[in-house]
Amino acid sequence: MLSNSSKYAIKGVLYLALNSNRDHKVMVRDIYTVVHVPEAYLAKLLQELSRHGIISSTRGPKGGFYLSEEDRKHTLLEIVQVIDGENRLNSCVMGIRNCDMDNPCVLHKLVGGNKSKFIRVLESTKILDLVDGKQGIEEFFPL
Amino acid sequence: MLSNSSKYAIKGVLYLALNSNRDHKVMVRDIYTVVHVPEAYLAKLLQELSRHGIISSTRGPKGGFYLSEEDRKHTLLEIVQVIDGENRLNSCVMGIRNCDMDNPCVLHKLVGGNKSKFIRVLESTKILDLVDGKQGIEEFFPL
DNA sequence: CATAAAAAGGATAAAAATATCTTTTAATCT
DNA sequence: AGATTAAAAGATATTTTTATCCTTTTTATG
Ligand code: FES
Ligand code: FES
Repeated sequence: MLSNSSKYAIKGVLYLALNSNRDHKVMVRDIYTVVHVPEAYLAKLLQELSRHGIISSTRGPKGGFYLSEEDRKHTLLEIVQVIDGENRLNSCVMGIRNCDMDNPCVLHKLVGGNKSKFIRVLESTKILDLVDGKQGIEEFFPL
Repeated sequence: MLSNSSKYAIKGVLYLALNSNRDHKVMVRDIYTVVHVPEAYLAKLLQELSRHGIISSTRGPKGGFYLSEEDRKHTLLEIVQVIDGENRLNSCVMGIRNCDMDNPCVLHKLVGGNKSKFIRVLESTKILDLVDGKQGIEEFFPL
């Protein structure tokens, strides 16, 4: 449903939401030790998000990744769609041909409901909602 | 969440539920053309299910795969667990360490609910429930 | 008993996902 | 300007998942 890559990306963004802003950028090096995602791999994912304007980055000294106020308004779904592509979530749970959200199959009745809800959560949850009221990354979990 | 293999397996079993019984066994050859799963691959999956006692099979002429009355009482979850292993479904949605159903993380509140429900559906849906009232495989979908 | 049908099993191949390494580009700071 | 820093980009490697092929074993039937 969600690829590992998407999960990694969300973790990374979560870290950024809690530990960065325009005046305080962070390097991948700082992130990966906390969220336990392979450094180079996380870098790739964040670059991808940056390229799609979901997060921000600048190069060079004092550079790094960060979230602008605007960035924080992006939803989890946007992150997932950049990383996994549009199709992965939308396609039929059972991998049935000609069967999608608009044209649900019989099995859809069984399992599709949960999935639609799941997507709706991703769609309606902004990054800033995630960290609302949280002080630091520790409040989340051992990532 | 569900691997392709699991989906394939479910499709195959669904076919068996609708088209087989102790006195009418079917060959992989008959199944794969309908459910659109590669023949040899489907064979492997059904063999695996057979080995685990989820479905039945006999070799030789007039042999094939089939579902006994007992077989039909198995749940979708059992199929998935044979194919994907116990861990895939149970592990944390976000892939977070030390985080599972018993020890849910903060993100769990967000997305975990849907997943638990999904698992519960798989757990409570027996094969016979799936085909209850259905006449033939056509009623399901273009698999 | 011979034969053919069918699953079972083992080995291999291809593709996709995950991960790492290397080079290039841009920003900052002497 | 030159040195340094850090992301961006590109190339390569590894692992896992998916898929195929080929041989062996089992079993019903003529
Ligand atoms: S559209 Fe097929 S299961 Fe939902
Ligand atoms: S246990 Fe971590 S998200 Fe559910």
